Amino acid sequence: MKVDPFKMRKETSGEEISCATMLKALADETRLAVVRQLLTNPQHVGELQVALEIEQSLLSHHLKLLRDAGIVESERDGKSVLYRLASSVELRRRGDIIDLGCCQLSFPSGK
Amino acid sequence: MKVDPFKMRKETSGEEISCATMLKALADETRLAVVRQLLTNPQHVGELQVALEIEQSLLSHHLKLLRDAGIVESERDGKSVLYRLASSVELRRRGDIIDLGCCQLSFPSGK
DNA sequence: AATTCATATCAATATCCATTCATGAAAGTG
DNA sequence: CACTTTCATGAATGGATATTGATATGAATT
Repeated sequence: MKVDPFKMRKETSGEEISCATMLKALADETRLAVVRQLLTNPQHVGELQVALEIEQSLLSHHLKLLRDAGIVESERDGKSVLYRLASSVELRRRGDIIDLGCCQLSFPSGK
Repeated sequence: MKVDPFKMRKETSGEEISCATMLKALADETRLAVVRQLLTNPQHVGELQVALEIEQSLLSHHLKLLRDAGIVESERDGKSVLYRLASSVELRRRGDIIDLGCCQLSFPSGK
């Protein structure tokens, strides 16, 4: 699985993202579940789909929303696409706590 | 301004509030502004209205949402109603950082 | 280049949420 | 009590967001 940084899609470049926007992106059970998954390790869309048990199309929409909010990044990996926490988020991460700049989120279990 | 704790409205009692629910409550510029105001000190609805410059009715709706999410509490104070951060939130507070249990929010300025 | 696999996007619908307006309720005032 | 002040609530609206099914794209495989 080779990674070409120039192929990394970062929807963050340029636009300013408000705290409310990021919170809106996270304020959804499905998207929180995605972030919880990616907190463990980067995963392909297919893996996320199996874990979350939702329609492929729906997952894709949620992933785009998370990308646009600058919370996750994606990268093509052969036929698949690999998703991970955005580097800016990953950089400030401390264990199960992710730092969005405006706020930190911890993930006790499933609440 | 006397405070009778037994008259304190806590919409939190009983119901479980998920992280997504609390984040949804905060994922709005208006409601973030309310929380920022209450971070300074408890305030009456009228004061909040002046600060936020929005319709009384609209503010009331947002306040109810924040109450239901267990983020703020209200208490009648004569003709007015005084709002403050929920005690559970206030207890865990550290400066400009509020702790919702599932997550902490800091408020740099206006982002 | 045709086919298959994995994902994204489009179009349509359904559901939710913010806002406004009109009204109601609680407390103080004359 | 009638009236005012202060806030809450309900219904109605439009706009945003979620969900689905169908189709498009891009990469690998044959």
